[in-house]
Amino acid sequence: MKIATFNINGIKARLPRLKEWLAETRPAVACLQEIKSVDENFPASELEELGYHVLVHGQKAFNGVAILTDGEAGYEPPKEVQRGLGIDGPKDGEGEQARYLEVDVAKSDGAATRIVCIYLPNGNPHPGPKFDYKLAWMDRLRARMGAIWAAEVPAAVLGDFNVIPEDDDTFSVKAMVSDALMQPESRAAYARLLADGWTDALRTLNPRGGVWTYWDYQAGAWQRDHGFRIDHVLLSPELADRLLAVGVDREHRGREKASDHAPVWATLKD
DNA sequence: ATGGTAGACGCTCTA
Repeated sequence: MKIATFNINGIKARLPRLKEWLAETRPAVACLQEIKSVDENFPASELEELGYHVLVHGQKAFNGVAILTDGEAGYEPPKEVQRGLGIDGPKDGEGEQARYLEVDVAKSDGAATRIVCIYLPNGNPHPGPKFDYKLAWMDRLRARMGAIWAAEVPAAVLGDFNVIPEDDDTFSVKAMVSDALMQPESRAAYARLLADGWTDALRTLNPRGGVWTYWDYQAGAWQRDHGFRIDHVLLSPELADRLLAVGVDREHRGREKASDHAPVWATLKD
């Protein structure tokens, strides 16, 4: 089973690239972030034409996540377990942002895999209320992941974590040192998830670092390969034991009208 | 000295 995460930075602007990627790489499960669309405007039928089932958790203009499952390969529609972590955004009265969607995925005759799609708050500027919100969100995430762990279901948490875990996960420590993505508190919160027992799939198979998943649109970052690793796939012990391969679909970042993120995938033994 | 680009939205915010 191939599972993948892709921050598409706007479904409206990215639909052609997304369809292309799905057709070319055919993940069984695709977690999307930054759809920047309300549920009603998400072009589900366009993806259903490709054989995918679609579950959307969106909001107006910003954020928003979605999970796709490959119906053509025999997977059932994502079965919703939970949407949202029950935490309000950083501005008074705005309510919760659409950043968390948890489902069960299975074939009709098979066991379920718990899939969690996250778009973790960016947290810039640091310090400030947005950074506080990021850390609070990470606390909530850890608590929820603890509950999933306790349920002993095979589980994967995939998405844009907005955390650069180690110094060799960025082209330049100096350029990023004051950024919320690599503050010690952000890293410590991410490290706690790993200390809890979750496996960072990409890091495990590329322990020397130097693998990027994001390149800024600005300052020629892609052309200079000025990237960093912020999109992660975390696996429960059972899925970590079944891990066969991981990768970044880097080439898709270089296409016309590309997202600023590249897709990240992991294949698991069936 | 605080750039540079992109997306959604609506005259600005987020990343």
